[in-house]
Amino acid sequence: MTTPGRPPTMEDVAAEAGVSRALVSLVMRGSPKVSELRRARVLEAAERLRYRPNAMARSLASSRTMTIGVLLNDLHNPFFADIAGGIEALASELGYQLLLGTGRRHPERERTVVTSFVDYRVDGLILVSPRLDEADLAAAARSIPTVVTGREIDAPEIDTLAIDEPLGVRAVVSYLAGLGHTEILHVTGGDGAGAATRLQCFRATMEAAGLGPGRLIEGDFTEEAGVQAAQAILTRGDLPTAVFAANDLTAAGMMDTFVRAGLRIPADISLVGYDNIYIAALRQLSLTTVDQPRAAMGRQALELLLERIDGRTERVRRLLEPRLIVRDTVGRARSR
Amino acid sequence: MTTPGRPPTMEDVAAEAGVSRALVSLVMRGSPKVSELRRARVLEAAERLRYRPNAMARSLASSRTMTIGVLLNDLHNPFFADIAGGIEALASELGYQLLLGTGRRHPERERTVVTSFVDYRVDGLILVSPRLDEADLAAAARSIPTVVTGREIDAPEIDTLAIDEPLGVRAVVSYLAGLGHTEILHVTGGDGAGAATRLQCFRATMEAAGLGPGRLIEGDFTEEAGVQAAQAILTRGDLPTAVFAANDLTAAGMMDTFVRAGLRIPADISLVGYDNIYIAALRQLSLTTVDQPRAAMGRQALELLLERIDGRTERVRRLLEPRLIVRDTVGRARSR
DNA sequence: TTGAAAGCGCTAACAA
DNA sequence: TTGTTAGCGCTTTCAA
Repeated sequence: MTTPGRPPTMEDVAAEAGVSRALVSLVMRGSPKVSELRRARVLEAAERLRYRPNAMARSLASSRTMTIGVLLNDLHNPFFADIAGGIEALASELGYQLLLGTGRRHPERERTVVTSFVDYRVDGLILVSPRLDEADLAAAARSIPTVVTGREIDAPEIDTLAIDEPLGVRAVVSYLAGLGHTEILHVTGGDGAGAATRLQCFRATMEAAGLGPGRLIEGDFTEEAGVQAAQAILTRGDLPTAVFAANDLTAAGMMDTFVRAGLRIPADISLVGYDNIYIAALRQLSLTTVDQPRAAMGRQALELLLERIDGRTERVRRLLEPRLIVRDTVGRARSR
Repeated sequence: MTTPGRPPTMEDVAAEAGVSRALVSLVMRGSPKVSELRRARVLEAAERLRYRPNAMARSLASSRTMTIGVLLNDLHNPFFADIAGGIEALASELGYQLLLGTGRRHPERERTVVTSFVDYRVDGLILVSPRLDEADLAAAARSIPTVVTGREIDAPEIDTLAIDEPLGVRAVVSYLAGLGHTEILHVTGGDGAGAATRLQCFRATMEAAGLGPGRLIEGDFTEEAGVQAAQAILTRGDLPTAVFAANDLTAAGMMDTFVRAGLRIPADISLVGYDNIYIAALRQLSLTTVDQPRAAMGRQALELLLERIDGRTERVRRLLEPRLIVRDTVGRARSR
């Protein structure tokens, strides 16, 4: 008999249908080796009792959770939200659940989040631009299939999915150089691993183009960082001809600040962002930037992960191609 | 003995520490009634084996999952991402996990997501602007504590948290009316429940202000809807003096389209958004809009939910105050 | 303060 | 095709 108040169990359904619990289990999992008669009877009983299988119990018994842990920096940044959206879209198609956590760029906090994912025995881990060190990442990956995006990792048990950073940065610098820019300033993304790569590429490309090391201002991928960087530039009074911001958010903050200060873009200063989040396309910003296929990144990260879950052991490192999106914030270098 | 490959269980720790499994359980849950000697011994053993409790097993045995199911429309919309961010911040503070799903505005899809949350026996449900009908919502709420945001629900087992819609809309309309606007067009949010309320308030306020029913164009809360609405207005050639868009995204799309068509804002047409997402503050848009405290909404939704989980049974319906944020997209009505 | 034992609701051999 | 029987790893009485 079913006790009202307590949700019905498989046992209740079995009793109601007059069959064994195991048979109900088979039916619930859509096994083909159940007679139509019984299947119908079980389904009816389940319907009658409004039975729903308990995913926890199922997971415990089968040691599969159909759940993926996703670690993001923060949800407010549309860049990460878009990646999460891409993951979510495919996950829901395939019946996977998403356990979501944010690291807020603190390695310790990330460790906590990953640990709790591990506690939940998620089937896999997608770590988006994690700040954790390689040792921690490798440790996690040894117990659970793991894909890292936005950063390259050496550990053989970790798949990585990243943008071809040199390609994107080179596109920016050579585009700027082609328009006569020689004094190019880069506002960095700070201490994040992705930022480091971008910075390094910037330096290398500048040198290769014979433009010297380039000027730098430290940032942290936020709009606020852009505001501060722009203020610093204005205060210093020594304007570069072009600015390459670590991302669109930062570029937006800079543009805002420059415009408030009376500068015209691109007449007085050229500006390039990175990411191509949707605000970049707004006419009011019309920001020249580098497109990163974010939803595709999310989707492919999950694809790689599922391959791992299915048993692949060779490491995969996928590189996605960024594209320069030319809009209206870059002009010819002003003459000095 | 611990089998390498399999993660250690409580049993392994008990053996390693020379105590019973139940005692290990007590220690892991921080029970005070364990002698310091044993506690230390257990903790050491756990450390040695790198033991981590299995959350699934714990949930199954205790029938608490420490997990909250969060249903959003979609992650790409920063409005929802911000709410999710607010929820996540508090959840992580309190040791709760977030199971995340998106409904993409399809009731059937929402039902699927909610069902899978129920399958996981999450401790609570936060449904952000759900499209599901009240019967489905009430059904879910009967088995799991539920908070709905962005929409008012009658069911007594559901707490709701919403913006004081009439207040926000009234602020917009009376502000516009005060500047001499009489032909005000509203671009709606379509079939969403939130949109319906906003629309209804718009109509009521317009009538109350003696401005007639107001003109309407149907939208769906997207930027694209704004583009299309603006194009429709331009094609028709009959410009209202002011447009009140259902949200900032839509307003951004409209502004973009108007500007591309050579209109000046607010000289030729005034524009008001809703939400105050961060793009509204950018100088290049500087959109007059209505601020909705999104992160606070997320946070409070979780607070209400936790009260329910702790046993509160009286219904709570909280109303948050929106604020008109005056920027630069509204001017005096142009003379005809 | 500690331990023994009975579940939590399900899956997964294996037998029938 | 169906049922039986062990678990999955933990919590929770209840005794000791």
